[in-house]
Amino acid sequence: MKTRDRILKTSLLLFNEEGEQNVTTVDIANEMDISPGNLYYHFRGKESIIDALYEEYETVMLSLLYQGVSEELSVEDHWYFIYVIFEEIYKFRFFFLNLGDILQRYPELERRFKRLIKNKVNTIEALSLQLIEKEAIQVNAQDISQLAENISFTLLYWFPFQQLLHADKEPAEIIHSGVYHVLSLVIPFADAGQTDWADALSVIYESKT
Amino acid sequence: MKTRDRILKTSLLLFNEEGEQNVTTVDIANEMDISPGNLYYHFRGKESIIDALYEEYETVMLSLLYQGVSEELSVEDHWYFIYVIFEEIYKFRFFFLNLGDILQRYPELERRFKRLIKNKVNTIEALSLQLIEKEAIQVNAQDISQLAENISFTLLYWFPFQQLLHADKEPAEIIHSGVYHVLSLVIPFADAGQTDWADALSVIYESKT
DNA sequence: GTCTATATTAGGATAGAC
DNA sequence: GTCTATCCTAATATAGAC
Repeated sequence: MKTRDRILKTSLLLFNEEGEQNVTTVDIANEMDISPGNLYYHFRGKESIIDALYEEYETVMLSLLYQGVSEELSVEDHWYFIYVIFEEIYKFRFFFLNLGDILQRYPELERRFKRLIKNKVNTIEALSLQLIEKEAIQVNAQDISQLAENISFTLLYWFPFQQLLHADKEPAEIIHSGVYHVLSLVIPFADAGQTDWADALSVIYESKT
Repeated sequence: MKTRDRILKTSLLLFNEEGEQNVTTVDIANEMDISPGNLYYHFRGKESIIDALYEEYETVMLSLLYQGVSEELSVEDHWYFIYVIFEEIYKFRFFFLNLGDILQRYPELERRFKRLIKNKVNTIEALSLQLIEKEAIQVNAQDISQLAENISFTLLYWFPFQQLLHADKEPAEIIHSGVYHVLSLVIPFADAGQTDWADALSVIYESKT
């Protein structure tokens, strides 16, 4: 494994574990048993490392979002989609655990992060339209953008919230409860005629909690 | 106005405006046209200022929460209560805009902040029970704690989220949409027999948006 | 590519005069 | 109570040898 990649891997590990602002370039170098000078040979500095990590995150997330709208998804697939999104966010959770701080310190990253969120909102709107076509839910045009925003809200802050209130919970359990929470946002719009799937899923998810 | 109070007032202003981590003790002193030395005569340091501000916030919030459970509230009063909570959070929004960062840097504050959130969750549970007694909503014991947690989730992260996505919005509009969002969390539990109040409020709130 | 040694800076904090 | 001057520390970043 190339040193450059080891730096990225170690940085991600430490950022997620200790919080980005508690990890210095020297910490990263120490953890890898290389000198700080060596680290600066590979990256211009900490910001440059964070940029590269964000690049990774954005690439994977964009491809996930693209898959979401391009393929024809079943109702169950929609929930699986939310599940996968949560998992990806978890891998790069340091961004989300200190979002306000990080975006304020790296304005270029803020621009890209906001754009990606808007992309998420749009994708979720498109997926909701799919559910409407399948007559699984009933939402007017006005509510649909609000629903998409609320789901994005949950995706953004679910991990920070759970870390704050339930620091002991297992990651899998947190992700699970996150999906369930998203589900609870959609259920009120479940078509009166066929709430079966919503009920069924609700039972499944509650049982695991 | 005493210098000590001016320091607190100026700090709160700058923290809310620029973000706590972007404001140094020297910035605060400059803004007030006093020397940094003078500031350190009144406070042991920045942490000490933040402690005092949190003390203010906690005192007001605890008294609000206490009022909520001690008085007999009408259904409309419940929404007004959420409104007032949001307004208080807005006054001290710097805590919430950088929550992860601030709590990590000041562990003593983290302890107290978590305790206050749990207090909030409990109060909201108690208020929900009031609504059940009034037969305005129907919730089983299992769901009620989850509902309370979801409302707390919204209270915590609504301002950061709105700042991220809609930096241009007026404070009043953000608070308003926050109350509406909380409303949308409760409506699914509205008693089938009497959804009038929910519908009515929903119309009122949507109209203002 | 990697090291050691060192420079730079910013923020937090204190001492002592007035 | 308030000021000026100064110190301390941690984190970032660079220079130059190997």
